[in-house]
Amino acid sequence: MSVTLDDVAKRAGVSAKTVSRAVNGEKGISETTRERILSLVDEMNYVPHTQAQNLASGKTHSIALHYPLFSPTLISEGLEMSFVSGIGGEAAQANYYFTLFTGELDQRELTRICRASIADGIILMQVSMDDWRVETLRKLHFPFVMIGRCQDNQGLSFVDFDFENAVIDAYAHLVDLGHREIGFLTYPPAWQQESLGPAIRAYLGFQQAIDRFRLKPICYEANLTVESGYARATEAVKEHPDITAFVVMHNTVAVGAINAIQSLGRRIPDDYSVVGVALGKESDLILPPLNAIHWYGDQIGQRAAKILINTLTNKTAKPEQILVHHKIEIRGSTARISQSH
Amino acid sequence: MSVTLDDVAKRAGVSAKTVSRAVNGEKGISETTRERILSLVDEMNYVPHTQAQNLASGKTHSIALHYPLFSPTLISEGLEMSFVSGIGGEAAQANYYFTLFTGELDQRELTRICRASIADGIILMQVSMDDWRVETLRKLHFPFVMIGRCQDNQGLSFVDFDFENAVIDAYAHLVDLGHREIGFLTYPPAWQQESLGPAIRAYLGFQQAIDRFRLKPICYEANLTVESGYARATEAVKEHPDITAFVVMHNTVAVGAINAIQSLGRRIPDDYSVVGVALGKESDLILPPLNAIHWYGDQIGQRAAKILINTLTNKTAKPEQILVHHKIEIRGSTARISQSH
DNA sequence: CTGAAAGCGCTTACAG
DNA sequence: CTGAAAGCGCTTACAG
Repeated sequence: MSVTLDDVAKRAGVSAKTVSRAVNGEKGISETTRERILSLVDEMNYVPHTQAQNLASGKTHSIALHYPLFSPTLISEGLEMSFVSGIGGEAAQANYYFTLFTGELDQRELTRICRASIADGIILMQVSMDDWRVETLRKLHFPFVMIGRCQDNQGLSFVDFDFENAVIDAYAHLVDLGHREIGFLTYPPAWQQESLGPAIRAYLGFQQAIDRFRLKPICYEANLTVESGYARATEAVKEHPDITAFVVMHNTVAVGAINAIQSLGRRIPDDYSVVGVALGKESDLILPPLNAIHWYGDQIGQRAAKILINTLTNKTAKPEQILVHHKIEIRGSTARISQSH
Repeated sequence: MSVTLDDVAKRAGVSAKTVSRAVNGEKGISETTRERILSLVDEMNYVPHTQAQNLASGKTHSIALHYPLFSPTLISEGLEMSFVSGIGGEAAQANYYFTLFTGELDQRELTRICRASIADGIILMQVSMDDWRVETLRKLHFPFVMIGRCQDNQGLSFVDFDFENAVIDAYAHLVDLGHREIGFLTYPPAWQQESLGPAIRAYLGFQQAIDRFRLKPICYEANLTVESGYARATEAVKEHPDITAFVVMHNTVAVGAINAIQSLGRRIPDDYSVVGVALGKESDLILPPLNAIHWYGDQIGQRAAKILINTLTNKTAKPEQILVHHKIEIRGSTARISQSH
């Protein structure tokens, strides 16, 4: 039903291989033949059958992303499209297809994906410190790149946000302004239990900041909802009446905290300073606009895809490990403590 | 390098076809043979080669989504992951792969996708009233489902939000509360120019509401940024000092409007009532929480995928056209006009 | 219930 | 610069 390579070859009076050469831009064919064939290809509306190409060549020209979205204990919100679109854009530019797996996989299914020639390589998201997927892919010698990283990253490629230092920077900013009693609103307890990288590293950053600046450790784990942020912030203020600032790890939690502060009849930044860390694009919606350290999912996704595709193309490519730069953006949600207290 | 069907067949001492039957759960094979083969499959770690299956059977068992994200005139924000995850989840459940195209395609590329056997069907997003993709797919007899719809939808399947009636309902709610001078903050001018469904239908709803309730038409087109929403709302209040309420079509614009109102030292809902329409999940971040009509991208995506897969599986399936239900959720951002004026 | 043959539409590896 | 052969790993359509 569709036009095939052979159809074109017959019409052109050449062999299939010659048409193949013309279509794929291979060397070893005269310019005149190529042009003649290509115009015929155009005329006949020939499109190579991807599956057949893949089967014959043993490559899929496709990368996969595993972004487990339906794991309620791990992530309830904050699914960021920006990572997906960053990867998709980069894949398209490199002429790779992009297959998305959003379910929670088990080892069997992941193995199946690798063995079934669905993709040449895979990008992992929601990486935990000791992620079983990493071991599985390693054993299968299946190329992959992590967005995030685990405990032992030797020989692995990743792109990650530097949660640890971002948290420290947020604290430094507040300490500079004279704050000493700072509430830390971090990721859900479930994330810590599952050893998800962001939770572990954010907490490490918190501990370092406490040590370095000799602060009282005030830490609350919030689920990623406005309600939970509201509840935890309210608790924090009750249990530590001298708190003057918050460092918050998620946009919905930040909104809950803001809401809580305003419900108490207090103001930002006059009464409380607030700094967000690792906020995505949707944090634009937050009022008042927060001083925050953002991450840019599209850029992270793009780099991850680039590294993966490079690995696939270039056999001698070495592992790349990238911690993206971050810096705090100032928008007026923090104030010098002397102004208000 | 990988274990193949033939490898299993040899070990089992049967034909390839018999293994195929066992693996695919086909009829016409004795239970004992099947079990023997399946345990061998397990032992040998055999995984069928998807590409080969596809080539031989002429099906890809894969659906595609075209969600053009990089078209700056059409959409600058509001890329919703929820649609993607809804489709992805449904696809996975039906054992379909899910390939994502996020670039802007032209006719040539879309044709290529259909002809190249990358997917069995496609879901379109960002549908305009007169979308060239629809014509192209129709001609190719390539199965597709729209999220959104165009002018003439005869014989086509779609899942869409009822923008028109949602806007009317938002107006009705405000009129019920006594508001007569209502500002409409709608999608960017570019959307109107491109005939994007949401822009066209939202405007139709606005016009109907104006007619039905005999209101003064006050309409501003805002780009999908907080800044633009701020600017348009400020303008609206200046040019129509008697405005008491806003109907807003996008979350970032709503945030801009809220910001503008608060900057003027006015309050919601005491001084201004605000209603959002077609807000996605991320509107959780908006403070104060808005009375709004939401759409649920995951459900919409899920239904679209279900319809498409049904079309692929069931040749006699008829086109399905679904307008999702909507209702306004009350959260305190509107008030009776007599209270304040 | 089982199998041998042909073929899906390409590419690889080789020969000329 | 060009081509004939074999094969990628399955399934379809048929025969028994």
